[in-house]
Order: sequence, then structure tokens, then C-alpha cells
Amino acid sequence: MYALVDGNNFYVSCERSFRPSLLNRPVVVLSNNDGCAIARSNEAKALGIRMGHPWFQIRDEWPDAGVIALSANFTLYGDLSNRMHAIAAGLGPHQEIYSIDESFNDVAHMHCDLVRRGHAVRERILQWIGIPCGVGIGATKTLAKLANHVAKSADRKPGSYPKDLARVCNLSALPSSDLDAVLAATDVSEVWGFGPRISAQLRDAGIANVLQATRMDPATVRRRWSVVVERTVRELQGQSCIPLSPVAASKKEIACTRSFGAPVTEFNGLVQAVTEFATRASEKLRAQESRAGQVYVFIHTSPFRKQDKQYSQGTVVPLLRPSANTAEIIASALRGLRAIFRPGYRFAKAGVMLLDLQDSHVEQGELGLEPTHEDRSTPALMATLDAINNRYGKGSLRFASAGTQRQIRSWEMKQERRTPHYTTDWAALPVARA
DNA sequence: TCTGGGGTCCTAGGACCC
DNA sequence: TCTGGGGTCCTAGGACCC
Repeated sequence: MYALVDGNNFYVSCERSFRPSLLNRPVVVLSNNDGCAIARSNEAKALGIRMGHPWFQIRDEWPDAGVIALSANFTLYGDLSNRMHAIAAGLGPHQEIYSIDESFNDVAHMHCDLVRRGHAVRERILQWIGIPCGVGIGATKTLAKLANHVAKSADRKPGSYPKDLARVCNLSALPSSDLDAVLAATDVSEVWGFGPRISAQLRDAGIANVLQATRMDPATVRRRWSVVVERTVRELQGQSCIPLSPVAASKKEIACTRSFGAPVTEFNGLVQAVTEFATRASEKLRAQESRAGQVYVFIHTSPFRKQDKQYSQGTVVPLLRPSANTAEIIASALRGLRAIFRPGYRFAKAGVMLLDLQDSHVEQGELGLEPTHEDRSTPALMATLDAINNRYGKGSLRFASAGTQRQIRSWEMKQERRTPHYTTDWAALPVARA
């Protein structure tokens, strides 16, 4: 039995937690570069603003709706997320933090009224963090997800589901006739694992609602679709196929990619950006105690600018030996960049991905390639670099090819509407006035 | 003028092996 | 007429998630 705790419109709720004036208003949080909406308040959703809707279109389409747009403040969201998960963890003995705003909590052996307990935890998160949540409880993770959807819809859209399922919904506690009614009222596309493609195919096959989906034969589903879809169907039927993973597995690839604040035409601008991305990616790599065997670098123009000549290219640069040394990773990324760069284009985006990751504690011995002095000193050097940057702030110590303060870094992302780092920066602490 | 970022898993097909 | 059987590894592409 699982309980899924999921923050409502999470990024918007984080912003509202510190700015109550945003309550009851259409609010969107924008992606990097203030590009498009990645979180919307209920009021914004009601206007018809879609996920991924470009901000300049929103502005044009709803000039008088008073839509408030904020730049993404991931530092704030990450911190509030940690606090929310810590409270949700009180639901049961094991927790899987599934995303920034969701956690699965194992409640299988809790001898209590799960719905009451769910409401208690929900209230606590609301009071202590200021984030409204939905709690969904079910026999499998897929059912807990579905229950969460019901809990939120019943709260937000009166009439969609019975009112007593709002905010906290335990599907496994429903009498079977009530459960069937709920499942029949839910579109297949709401199921975790049924994306747009599969949902359309299911609809073509006459499976429009979740009740019908739960009645499919798993073996047939596997033949017609795949083992993935089969697992989802089994989970809907109450057979647990997706276990809880309380310990986060280390990443198999690590990426840092960004759209630029303004188009970049000069090679040197790309060098700065790629250096920065390789640096960030290397920091993440060391944080999970891995090394990379390969570095992938890519650049491309904007596919939205039809009037521009288009160019998109990427390349994989293998490392001589797996490394977590920022200098080596930057050097490889820049070698790749030199190979793919072509002058005469307006580049809109670049990225660095670290591939072929392995545990840094595993050493593959090699004949004739014993570690040099530099190799042995790398961990200490990198640990010092990380310690200084953690102590004095990101980028306090950096590689010169990232560009100096005085150089123009036109590729840097635009964030014109960002709120302060209220909870992680002493200087940004909100002040209470009497 | 203006359009995000970061991941995972599965499958089919090709190359290659004996 | 008629051309084996069994296996691994890698990659690209598709689909999904938040």
C-alpha cells in the first residue's frame, strides 16, 4: 500500500508561500530564459494557459487577465521540496522521493485510518511550509498516482468526483461499486505510464476509461503493445510491479544544457557556455561519486526562427580514462566543440552530457598506464575546488575559458522576474513588519 | 524580439561471434 | 525449388516521466 504526496502546482505554491498577494490570481512560473510556462496556478489553468505555453504568447492572448509571470527560482523550490518531503516521510517507514514535488510513502503496515493520517500530514505541510498537497493512497504506485489525481480533481473541479475524495483519496478503501464509478469517470490518459501515444491507441482499441483498462488481459496487452504497458495494466489491477526505491540510484548520465539569453554567433561565446556547462555537469558527477567515460557536446540554432539558416550537430568525445576532473572534461568538451562548430549561424542552445558513468571507487587497472602524479592529485584538487565553491558560492573559483566578469556573456540566461532566495540566503530573509 | 531542462526504460535491427 | 542455429553487444529511436 502506497501513499503519494504531491504538491499542487508546486512552483507556484512555493512562490505563494512567501507572497500571499499571489493567492487567487493567475500566476505562471516560467522556464529558463523566461521562455514558457512550466507551472500554472489553478486560475491560470482556468484561463486556458497550457503547460509549455510561450510567455510572449500568453502576454498577447490575455493582455487584461492580470497574469503574473515569475522566473523560475529553483533554489527556493529545492529547499521547500526538502522540507515537504521530510514531513511526508512521517506517513510510513519508507519513502521514495520521486520528483521535486512528489514522494511515494510505504503505508502497508500502518494500523490506522489512512485517510485521517493523510489529512493530518497534509495539514501539517500546509501549515509549516505553506504548500497545498494532494494525497493519493492505493495498493500499487500506479493506483496511488491515480488516487492522487482523484484527490486533486475532486478538490479543484466540483462534480468531477465525490466530494469526500477531495484532498485525500484512498482508492483501496472504496466499496467496489464506488471504485468502478471513479475508474469509469477517469480518462485513460490520466494513468501514470499511458502517454499521448498509448492513450490514443487504447482509445482506438475501444478503451477510453480506466475501468475498461483494468479489465484488459495482460498477455494480450503485452502482445499488442509492450511489457511496459502490460505492467501498467497489472498495476491498475492491483498487482504491484513497480517497487518502491527508497535509495536514489546514481544517475547513468548527467546533462547540463541551456538555451541562450541571446543568439551566439562567435566561437568564443560558445567556448564560455560549454565551459560553464561542463563545469556544472562535473560538479554533479562528483556529487554522486562517479566518473565519466565519455563527454557529449552539442550546439544548435533555433528551430523556431524559420528565417535563419539551421544547423544542429553534436559529438561524443571519449576520455582516455574515466574522469571526474573538471579540467579534463572541459578540455574534451571544447575539443568536441571545435570539431562541430561552423561559423555563420545564430546559435540558440548548447549542452554537455556526461556518459558512460561509473563508480569512482572502482579502479580499472591498465598495463603501462599507471596513474601519473596528476591523476593521484585530482581527487584532492577537485575536493578543494568544490569546498571553496560551496563555502563562498557557485563560481567563486572557475576556469578561465568560462569568461571573466568583464567579458560580455550574452548567452547567459534571462531571469528578469525572479523572487529572492528567501530560505537559503541570509541577505534574502523576508522581514516581518509590525 | 520572444518557444525549458533533465532523466529512464524498452525494442528492433545490425554487426559480430562460434 | 531447397542455404543453420544460437547467442551477445551496441545503437538509434520511441515512449514515457516530472
